[in-house]
Amino acid sequence: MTDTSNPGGGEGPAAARPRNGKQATTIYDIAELAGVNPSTVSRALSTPGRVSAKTQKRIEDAAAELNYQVNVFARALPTGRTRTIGLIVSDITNPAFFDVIRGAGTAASDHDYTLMLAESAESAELELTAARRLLATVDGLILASPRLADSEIQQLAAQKPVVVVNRNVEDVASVVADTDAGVADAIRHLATLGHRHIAYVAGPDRSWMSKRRWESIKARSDWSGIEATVVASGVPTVDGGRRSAAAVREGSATAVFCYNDLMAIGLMRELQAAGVRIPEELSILGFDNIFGSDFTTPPLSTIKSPLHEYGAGALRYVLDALDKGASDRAMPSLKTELVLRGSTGPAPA
Amino acid sequence: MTDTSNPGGGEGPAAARPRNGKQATTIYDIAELAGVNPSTVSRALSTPGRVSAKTQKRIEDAAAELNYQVNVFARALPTGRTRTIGLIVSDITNPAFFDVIRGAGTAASDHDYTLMLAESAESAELELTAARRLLATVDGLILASPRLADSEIQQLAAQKPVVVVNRNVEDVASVVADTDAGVADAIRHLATLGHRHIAYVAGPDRSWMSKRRWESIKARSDWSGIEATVVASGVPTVDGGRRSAAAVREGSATAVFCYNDLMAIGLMRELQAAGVRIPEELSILGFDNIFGSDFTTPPLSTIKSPLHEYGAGALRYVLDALDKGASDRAMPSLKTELVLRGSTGPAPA
DNA sequence: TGGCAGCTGGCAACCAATTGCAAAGGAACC
DNA sequence: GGTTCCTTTGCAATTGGTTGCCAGCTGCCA
Repeated sequence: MTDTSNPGGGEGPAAARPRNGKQATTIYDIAELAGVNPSTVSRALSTPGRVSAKTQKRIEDAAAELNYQVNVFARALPTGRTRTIGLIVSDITNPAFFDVIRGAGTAASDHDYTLMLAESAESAELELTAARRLLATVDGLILASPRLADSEIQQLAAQKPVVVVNRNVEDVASVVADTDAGVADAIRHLATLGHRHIAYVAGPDRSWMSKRRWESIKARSDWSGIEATVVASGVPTVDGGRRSAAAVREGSATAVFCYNDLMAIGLMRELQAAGVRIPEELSILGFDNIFGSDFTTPPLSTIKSPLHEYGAGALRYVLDALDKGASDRAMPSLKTELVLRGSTGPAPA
Repeated sequence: MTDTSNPGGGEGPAAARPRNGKQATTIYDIAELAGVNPSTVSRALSTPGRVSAKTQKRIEDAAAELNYQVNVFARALPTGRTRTIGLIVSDITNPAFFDVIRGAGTAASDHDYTLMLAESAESAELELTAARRLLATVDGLILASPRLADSEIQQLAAQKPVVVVNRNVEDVASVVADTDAGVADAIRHLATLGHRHIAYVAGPDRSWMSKRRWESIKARSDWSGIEATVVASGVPTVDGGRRSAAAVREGSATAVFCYNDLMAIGLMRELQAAGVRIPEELSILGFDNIFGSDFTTPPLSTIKSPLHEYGAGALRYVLDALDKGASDRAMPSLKTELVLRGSTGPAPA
């Protein structure tokens, strides 16, 4: 006896009403109780000022008495609006997204919107499915570090407002922090400590951000007269960092930047397991300043991103695009910052 | 010029159609192209076998040609179904939920459902708002470690299928692992190491799970002739663990269980900062085996929960309740397991 | 007191599907 | 070839709001 077959006779679809058997109240019930037309109820409830104060009050009282809740589907059908914004993160297990989510979440409820979260488990295919499904039911979409192709993102952005976080896609709004500020401080710091050769363990080849970080490192190193090389690249996880250990040891760098903290932690632990002392023999730096990056021994030095602002800024941008129609709002300029902890030290003699 | 005022004349609500200006295709367009009635299109697309193979093909071809996408709102309006399940976690920054989310997510896509995620940032008020909003648009709801009152949860469960993870609420389905298995192993292990007095740092007073864990510890300690006491309780975060350090030092226990890994990590770090050697002077154990619990020095010994199965089991349960109407499916029995790492050692002499 | 403008509220069409009922079509059987 | 029965399809009502248009009412001013 499934819900869909519902042989129970002419009482309409059972699934549409609450389990308790009572009909959900509609604006028609309110209209009857208040002695007005349903259209007036609709206006009273969604277009403030359109009806007289007296009628407004009568309708609000009736609505309260009947414990009315709008049917979001019925409202969305003609308007297409749901007061809901979607956020897709590429990997829910990456703590870097915590603050992005929190930032977007609080910004959403500040504006009486609801945030819908989805994750793609690092799979471009899953991400596309999730994005398409979400886009059908939300007013706008935020993609945090998406794995999708540029063209796919552009296609999504052609339908509803889309903002990309931590990546640049032509003709699509994006929120990206200025990596240069933090990197400059870090390189200056390393130079002071006597490092003359640094390495970069890159993220995924397709990662725009990984490339961006390398460019920044390279430029600043050149400027400081330090030699910089990419020694490896891999998946942006603890395990990916572990697997880069061999390549790091083969090189002659005395300090290593990793694409993110996850990789830095993996690298550090793998090297320590092999007897390498951090930071005496090698300095290690990550990016993002994620949860757990201070759990390690030594705690990780890292370049912090304003992750909370990523989320909040992206959400506000989507809302603006929704209101103004145009998406010409300037993104706030976001700065990265060096966080010095124990994984960096003087270059070995 | 907002969308809602839309003075642009008689072309209908602009927001309802895609930005590119073309109407979204409907079953009416398909009906026209295929030369059949819209109702036949509806049946072909959602009730397999209801129309002849020939017509089916014709309709599918037409749908493909027009690049048809169902309008989820229009479908949900008469049916009340969205093929969507909601999952609310009390704290997205708690890595314990990673696997719950992943488990529910994969189980959902296995059944062609979409998972909608929301978080309540440890606030009961936000949680209630999120739950109500979500419940309006999903077919069923999973609450992971909810902060809501029992009565509020029961109220939600009266409307649509609801499953609670990591908590027991009367008349509401719940997924809870048997903590006893892991605790028994842990206490036996501690007894072997010579510990005669253990302490428990509890979670929030309102946490059902914290109470459950303590009962288990107490029962097993009694059985092994070990003295067990609750020395503190607090918020289930790293910081909460830190703040319990003083109470722990005042006691005479040689081994401490913490309500979860987060607290255990906080406690350990605070004690280490004060010069206490772990595990030489004190053994520490957590619960959950979260991401990062092996980053610490020493890595944390903990009692692992089958978090992935929590999520998957809860989701399957909701789906079953949706199909069968009744919710008499037996929950799988889930076992906890001791994970020994470096934070436990022989009792000091 | 008459004319005009501005508010209010009602009517009805519309959004895009689903589904009960009934008619039409086809196959099988006598 | 006619009847019966089952399958396939069409018709139209329904889901619950939103909104353009219009009519009636009120108030203001002359």
